[in-house]
Amino acid sequence: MVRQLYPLVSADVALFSVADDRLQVLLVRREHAPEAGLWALPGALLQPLGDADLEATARRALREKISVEVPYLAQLRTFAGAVRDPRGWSLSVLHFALLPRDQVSAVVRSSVDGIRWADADAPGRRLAFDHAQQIQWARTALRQRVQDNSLPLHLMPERFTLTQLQRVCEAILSPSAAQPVRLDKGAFRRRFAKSPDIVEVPGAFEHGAQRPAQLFRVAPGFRF
Amino acid sequence: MVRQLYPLVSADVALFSVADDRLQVLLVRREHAPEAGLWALPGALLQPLGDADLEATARRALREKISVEVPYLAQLRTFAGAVRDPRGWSLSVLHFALLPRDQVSAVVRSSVDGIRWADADAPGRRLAFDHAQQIQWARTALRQRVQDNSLPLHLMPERFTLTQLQRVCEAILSPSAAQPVRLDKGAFRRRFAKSPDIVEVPGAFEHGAQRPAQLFRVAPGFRF
DNA sequence: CTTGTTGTTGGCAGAATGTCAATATCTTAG
DNA sequence: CTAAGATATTGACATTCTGCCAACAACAAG
Repeated sequence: MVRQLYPLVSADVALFSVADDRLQVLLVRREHAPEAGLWALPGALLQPLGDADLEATARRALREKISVEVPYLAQLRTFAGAVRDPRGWSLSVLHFALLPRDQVSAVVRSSVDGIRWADADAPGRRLAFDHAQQIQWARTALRQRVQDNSLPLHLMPERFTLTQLQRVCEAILSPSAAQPVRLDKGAFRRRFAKSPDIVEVPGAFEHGAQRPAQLFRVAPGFRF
Repeated sequence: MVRQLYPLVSADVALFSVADDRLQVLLVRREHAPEAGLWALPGALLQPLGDADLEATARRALREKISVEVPYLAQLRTFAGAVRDPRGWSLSVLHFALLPRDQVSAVVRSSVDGIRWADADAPGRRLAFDHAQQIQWARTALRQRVQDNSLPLHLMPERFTLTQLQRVCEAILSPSAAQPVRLDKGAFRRRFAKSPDIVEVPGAFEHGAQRPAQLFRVAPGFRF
């Protein structure tokens, strides 16, 4: 068992987005053994000859599996051990990525088959490897980092209203779709009013069956 | 170059402690090539046949290099790439560990040679590989997590005064020894007064050239 | 024109925090 | 024995942050 001399190294990506006020994570169906047929996070084996670093591996995974380039990608944690992959000692560096709402449909459209968005808090039956645990970990990290106020901005389309932003934050903070967290309008607006990360688009409003809502966008120079 | 087919996998540990109100990190001198003679973080190559997971590898590194068992050890971030090690593609999982003050001397005593405590903000000349960057990363993470209030407790001896705890927090928050951060006594005590993580030891006082100070210890059931 | 719906703004109480000072109690110098 | 020095401990404000609630504004639909 020569492979045991070197661990299997891969990069997995938990790609999140928000649709219908629900936090969702992208899953792909495994085509090859092991765990063929099961749903899993998109990932790729490290190719030392081609990948400059692990972020390159993660981005390659997204390109190969779902043909998408994400604006936000960060390393989260490394899962490793002797028993998490039937092939032997394996090491997987979990990344998490955020996709703006308006780019979700593009991904879904390109999905012939074997790609689906799953509820981030109830991804489904049994997932491949320890990916259910990885999703849970990414989910928790995401919830903690909402406090930064800047992270949810990566999930917004180019223009958005404050209420839409609030819905996204609520979706992230909610422990499950059945127990939605409701934030206070006043407090929420107060926080973002002082934030230099967003600016209002003068004269642009979202219209509906109510008073028009001011549109905002991320401030120029915001770190994407 | 067969090694390029599999990356070199290792676990490094940034072991922190506080002595004389200075945050310090432990370095070991490399004995073998590459980078022989340079100071580096203690680390060990992954042994898939012996290590159950990466934390085991990290703990083994501490055992082998400095014969110490730490109460607090957490994974921090993975550094990987083609150029950080002259041997080729390498991957190193950085952990950070905290050692209580009263156990520092034990480590130092056992140090025949090739082990030293360095100022965490100025570890010295040139360190091996990208370890200077790793220390900087661990340093930043440490500073951010002081807010948790529980993390600095891992650096305290079994009994300590509130002032000693405050000094440790200040040492962690200070950007450098030349620019010490000073916290307010009142506010600091107020925060920890409400904390369930520490309890006072009845009748135990630290004596000095002043009014005796109440001694505290971590609360029973505190997650170590 | 009325109603319904959501955006927008403001007030207020309580909690948390920053700042500063006053007092307490020991050791040590003389 | 007394005074000086040093640090511990406590308390009093002002300021800010936060949760909670309500009032008002501006549109669409009927």
